[in-house]
Amino acid sequence: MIFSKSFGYALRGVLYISMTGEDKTRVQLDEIASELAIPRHFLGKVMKKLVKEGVLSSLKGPYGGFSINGKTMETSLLQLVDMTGEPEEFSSCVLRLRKCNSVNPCPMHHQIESLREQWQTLLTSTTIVDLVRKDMPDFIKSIAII
Amino acid sequence: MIFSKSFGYALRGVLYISMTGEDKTRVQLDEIASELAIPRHFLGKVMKKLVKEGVLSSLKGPYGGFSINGKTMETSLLQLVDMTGEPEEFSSCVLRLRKCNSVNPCPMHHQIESLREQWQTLLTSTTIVDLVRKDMPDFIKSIAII
DNA sequence: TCTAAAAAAGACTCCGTTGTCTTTTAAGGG
DNA sequence: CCCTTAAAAGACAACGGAGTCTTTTTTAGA
Repeated sequence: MIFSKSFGYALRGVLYISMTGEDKTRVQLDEIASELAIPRHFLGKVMKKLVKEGVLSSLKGPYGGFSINGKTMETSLLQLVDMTGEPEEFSSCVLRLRKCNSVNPCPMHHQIESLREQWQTLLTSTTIVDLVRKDMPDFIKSIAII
Repeated sequence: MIFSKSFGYALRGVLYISMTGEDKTRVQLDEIASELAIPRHFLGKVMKKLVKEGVLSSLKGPYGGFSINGKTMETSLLQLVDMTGEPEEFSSCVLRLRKCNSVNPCPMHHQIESLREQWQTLLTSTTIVDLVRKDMPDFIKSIAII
């Protein structure tokens, strides 16, 4: 697997809040966890991280919950990857060959670099707002369980 | 990281044997592990697996060790991935969106599919012999420590 | 100010990968 | 046949991501 489970939870959680919480005031952890079939307490940890990083807002107490803020929609998938996982060492050779670099490349180096750059570009240029397009009314189903 | 450590050890081990064991009879675990700075016992487990899968041969006892065989050079990187890791679930959406597929795609689905196919093609079409090309005399350095 | 609600925080368990260690098996040479 | 060598095999420990549980903190409303 390329992405961690935490990343998947974070992405689906943010999308759920973005798509359902627009007119409602806030979306609560219980609702998100049960709708998306994600372990409640673990999702709590992931969401807490996103709030700390500033890409979501939250409020404690009655009528509390999670809500989007000014940064949410502009958050890129790469940012989400960074927030939910270990600091990727995107510098070393993915084949794990020690001294492989552009000066002393392994035979696959350039092909792999090309793929990696395409991948990186895609993750950097795609933000939450790109995934919440209103021209895809069925997309909400994709993030839910069924 | 995309590949496991075990995969990196397996690849570097096979390459080391392929490049140094050509005229020598066999290459021993001790030599491989120390030259490549890989934990000896763990490398032993990885190599044993490769022998079991038939992509390497081995002989016990004095003057024993590991050697390439008829299948070694034609082994693809994808095979090595399969032999050293968990059976990748390459069917589901890498973004971990549940109901994302070609019929009900997420907004990134087609771009991601394209990248995944390129990646899969590269791993399938690249075999050990492609990495042991004699036109890259410095490549042996890439798999070693320094 | 008191109570209930909901996120925040932290300790703990579980599991798979990684890594270590010891014992067993097989092969070669005297 | 015995001894040495080196892989095979299996038990065990360390570590990190994933998941659970309990306690604390903050907020709204009566």
